[in-house]
Amino acid sequence: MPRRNSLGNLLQPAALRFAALTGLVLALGAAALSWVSLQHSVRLIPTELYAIAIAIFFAVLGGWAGHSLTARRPETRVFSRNDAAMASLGVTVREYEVLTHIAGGRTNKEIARKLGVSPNTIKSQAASLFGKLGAARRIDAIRKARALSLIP
Amino acid sequence: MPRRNSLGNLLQPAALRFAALTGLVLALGAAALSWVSLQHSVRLIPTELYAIAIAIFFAVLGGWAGHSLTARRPETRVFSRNDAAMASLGVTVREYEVLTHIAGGRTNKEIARKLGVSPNTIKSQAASLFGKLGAARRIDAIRKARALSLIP
DNA sequence: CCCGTTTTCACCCTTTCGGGTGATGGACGC
DNA sequence: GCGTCCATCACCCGAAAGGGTGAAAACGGG
Repeated sequence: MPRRNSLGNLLQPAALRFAALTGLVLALGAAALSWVSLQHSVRLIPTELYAIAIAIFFAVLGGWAGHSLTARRPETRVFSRNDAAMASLGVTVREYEVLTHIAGGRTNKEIARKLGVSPNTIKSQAASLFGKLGAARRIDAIRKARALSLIP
Repeated sequence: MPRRNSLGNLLQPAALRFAALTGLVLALGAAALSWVSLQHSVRLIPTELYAIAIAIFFAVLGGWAGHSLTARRPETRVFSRNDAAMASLGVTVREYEVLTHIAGGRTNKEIARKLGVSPNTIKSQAASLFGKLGAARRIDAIRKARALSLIP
């Protein structure tokens, strides 16, 4: 899975666009300031140049930071399990384990082998799970569990 | 699907607002600085504190801008069917119809009644669909179809 | 009109699923 | 200790699903 680091973020189109825009705006602002200074016969003193340089630098830095912290790539979408719904339904840990395997498309026999128990056990736990979810078939169980954010 | 390019981003309301606000703030800040410098020949605040204040202000401003420009709103998640994958797999229209009903959690008998055909027909079409998807069970078919963006 | 594809349906069979009931052992709290 | 919950397993039975084969219509393009 390709993870993006800071350097990668810096080179992203959005970051480049932002940097270009910031630079353009600040250049325009500086030009406006120069124009104003010339109109009023006032010299730009070094302190102002200093302040402008600091402003530009930290504006760019802040912009990059805001982008890096906020930009969310689609593939890094994390799923947060709805433990509250699980608790209110009374779904046990073992039943949830069975649920994940059911959602994974495995048969009861496969789940039984994977968990090292009898297929009859899986059947019992699946039946109990279906009752708690109000599902008649395993596809219903998957759909309802997804609707409740029990599984991705 | 509306694709965003660089120009489109630059012309977005958020970007325009940011550009205008940045320019305005910079101009005002510069004006205030000039005014203060001219009014008091004596510096009221130490230069370092002054620079730090500017740095903080513009860092925050830049951070807000970066956030605004790149934050992904909980956007309208529209599903676009992958017709190319459907065509390459040779999935027929009828098979796709059966697929949607399978994904809807319906049994073959229910699908048959809904489509007004024999359950045997649904079985045949489902079997053909499974072959094309490389799925052994209907849950596998749903998973692979979702992976191929054939269904939401 | 002919040929290929699609759609439709039937019959066989095995596997999987789901419902129901009952039973045992362990953990936990009162 | 006792009741409760959980996990485990077994059996029976019917329904659903899936695999395989075959074949009759319908449909569309060359």
